[in-house]
Amino acid sequence: MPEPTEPRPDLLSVLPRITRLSAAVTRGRLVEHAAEQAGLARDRGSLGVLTTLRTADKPLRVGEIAERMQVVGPHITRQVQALEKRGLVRRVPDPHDARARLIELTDTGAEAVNRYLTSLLGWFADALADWPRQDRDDLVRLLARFADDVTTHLSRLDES
Amino acid sequence: MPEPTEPRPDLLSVLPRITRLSAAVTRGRLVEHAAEQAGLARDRGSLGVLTTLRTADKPLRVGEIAERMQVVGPHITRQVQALEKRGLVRRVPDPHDARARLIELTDTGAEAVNRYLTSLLGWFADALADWPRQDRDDLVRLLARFADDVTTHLSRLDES
DNA sequence: TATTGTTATACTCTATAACTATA
DNA sequence: TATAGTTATAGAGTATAACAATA
Repeated sequence: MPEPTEPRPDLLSVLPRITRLSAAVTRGRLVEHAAEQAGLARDRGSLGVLTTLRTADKPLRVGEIAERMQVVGPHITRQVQALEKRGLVRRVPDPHDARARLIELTDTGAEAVNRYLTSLLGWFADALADWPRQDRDDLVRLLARFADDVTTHLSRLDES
Repeated sequence: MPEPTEPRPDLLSVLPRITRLSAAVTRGRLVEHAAEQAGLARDRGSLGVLTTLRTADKPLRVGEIAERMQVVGPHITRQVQALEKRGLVRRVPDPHDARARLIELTDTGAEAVNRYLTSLLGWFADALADWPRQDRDDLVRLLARFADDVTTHLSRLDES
């Protein structure tokens, strides 16, 4: 009879914190507040598209946005249509492929997403304001590497 | 005329990684895979309730589960009903308050959630297997503190 | 014949409102 | 009168399937 399996206690203690953090950030007041500051609607989908375009720092195709956000194409199609109506993005022909369109931020869109991200990231910087500089740098560095490694590891899982 | 605001570049570079990580973990194959290993349905809600009960390590009231998961009461009511039908949790009277019920894992439920979490956390441990021990410890420590600080900071935002 | 994107539709997750029972 | 939980309903978020245009 096999010993009953127990999850690792150190990682187990992190889990509820991450859950709570993730829920608080995605569903809570924080994003709502930052979106208000920027004069943007506070739905996650459109904010995700705008943020993706801003961090890419260049026009992206619908499929590229979908891939970066890890969602399916039709979701992006609708978000882009709504954003275009609001004058925040523009669709231009892709010179290399007539099937595709490149999505780019308008000036209005770029300004709004800058206000949004400045408010959001500023808030996180505030939360870390009392930390020793070394710890802050370590967290940012390790978190980035962690995300990259997990993503890589995941694509291997998807292949099998 | 004010200088246009620019978000902090170091935090900005972390953002798409976190988004991708979060999406891959919550919607991707990972949770699905771990749930399969444990013989559990792969819906996020019920897995969240089971995980919350396991990490609390004691019976919780519906309201307590909702608070820890940062969702509203009715959501938990339905999850608990479904889990009870599947024999994974049990509702017992709260000796201190006849309005409330305490939700606790059955033996079957406890075993299943242990298998689930062992698989899930084991997978993360694998992704970190090549890291220097110091970096791993730092990440777990800093991440836990970060989550706590952000949560605290957030409740202040909710008051204003 | 494969790929990019769109339209139409359906499902999952979560919230709000109205209600019951107990404090 | 306030609180714990439930029932019923509605909305946001995301996926799947079928299709059009171009490669």
